[in-house]
Amino acid sequence: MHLGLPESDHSEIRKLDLFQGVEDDAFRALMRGAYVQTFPPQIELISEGDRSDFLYIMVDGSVELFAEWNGRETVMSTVHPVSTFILAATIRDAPYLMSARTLMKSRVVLLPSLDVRTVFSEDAAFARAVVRELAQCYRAVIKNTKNLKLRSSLERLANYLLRQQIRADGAEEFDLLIEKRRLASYLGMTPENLSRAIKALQPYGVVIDGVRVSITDRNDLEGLAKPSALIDDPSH
Amino acid sequence: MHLGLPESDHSEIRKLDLFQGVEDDAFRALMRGAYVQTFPPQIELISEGDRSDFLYIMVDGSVELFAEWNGRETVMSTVHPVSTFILAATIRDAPYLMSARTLMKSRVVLLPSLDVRTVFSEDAAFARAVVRELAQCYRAVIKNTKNLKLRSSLERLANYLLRQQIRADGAEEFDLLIEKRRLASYLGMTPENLSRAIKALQPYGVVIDGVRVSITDRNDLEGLAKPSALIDDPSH
DNA sequence: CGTCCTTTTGAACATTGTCAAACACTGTGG
DNA sequence: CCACAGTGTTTGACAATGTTCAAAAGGACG
Repeated sequence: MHLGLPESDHSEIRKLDLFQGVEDDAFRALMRGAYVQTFPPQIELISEGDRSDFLYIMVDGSVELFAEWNGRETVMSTVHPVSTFILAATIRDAPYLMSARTLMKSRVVLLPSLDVRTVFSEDAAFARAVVRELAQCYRAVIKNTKNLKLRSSLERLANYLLRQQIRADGAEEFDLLIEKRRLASYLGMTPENLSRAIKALQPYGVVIDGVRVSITDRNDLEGLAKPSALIDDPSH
Repeated sequence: MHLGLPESDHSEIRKLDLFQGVEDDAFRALMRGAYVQTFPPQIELISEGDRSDFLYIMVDGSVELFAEWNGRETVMSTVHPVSTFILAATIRDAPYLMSARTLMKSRVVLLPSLDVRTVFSEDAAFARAVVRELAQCYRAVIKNTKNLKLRSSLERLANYLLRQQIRADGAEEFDLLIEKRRLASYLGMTPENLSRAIKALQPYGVVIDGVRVSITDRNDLEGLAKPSALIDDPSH
């Protein structure tokens, strides 16, 4: 018999923007139908085209969202804890547009889409939270499109590194959180091209050794990257 | 004194997905604060970075959404009647990520963002309609990203033409609804490249003379374009 | 008819991708 | 501990794709 999600998992999930202001009853109703599962690396959790049976919440590990066409594949984004993914498909009861695979051992909460849609139509606070979340996601994708269409691959890499540095609290040295070939795909280039782009950033004070990134002069790199709040600022 | 929107404009707007299921009172409240304006061509209605004071509804004409960075500019999408634009910025009370300019003489309804947010937080049906709309927009942008990252410019053009043909009810001949240089920018290429891509489609039975498109053998073109529901189907 | 803008064409150039091979890293099993 | 396989990364030579620049051709409009 299915007993829902262990209480121990509630607290971090409850903190998600998506559940702010939601009635305790509604939240508990969602959690009752939820599953937790731990997956090994390289497991394809969902495939594009599938019906959206669950809303996913990353609790631990990391997951890559990717898309395929005509034998080609591209990384759309990487999901880190704690956050949800494929909310839009769940809400619209539409097929997934992206596939998802675990990159490492990962713990994931699965909320049956039916439950999500029920709570969505009964709890106004949840509906509003979903709106804010979706608006955020929408804006993130728009920024990504601007990044792709307005910048060269070298500029995209430069800005990516600057964003990662902020994520690392501005440290001069930090680690890449993603394999280089996946980063290349995310940035819309080949691994070979990324490898050369990394070298091309050396004159701007960037050294990358394995996963270790060092940015000696942020100003110099910013001169090339020209970061913009309307593309690179995740909160804006 | 401001008297709100003429009743004559209500009916088409009322039909928008965004207002389905919304209480009549709430809808009228929105319309009371609304303005209608007619703009000549080439007017920049909003600029990226501006605060989102209004939600816009295209009633007549057409508007181009575009973005700029570092002196470059790219067309993000073209808005045709009757539909809303920049909903996400309005809801999040965040700066616009895109600019908008009229392409022809256009009639536009402006809903003060404050009113939209008020009705959004008071009318649950509106909140849910906003969710569906945003989820739709989100999925459209994801499809666009897949299109950009997974396809060459020739493939993007081929699929664009197939989509336009469907929009024209499958007619063998139809007109482009957008200037070629804007189409080029929308497809992420230069006008010169588009011009050559059009020629490159001749062996696949495509002839474009001015705005007139003729597709003699759809199957042949589909062989190259390989359209996919998960990229090209607007409803999916 | 002349002006302005878009579109097309050609040639040179830049960027990015492909292919093949070498290299580096990781973990396994002898 | 080492040899080895498997995978990811880098490098070099080359090809394909896309851009830039300049100029000509075509259209729209006063």
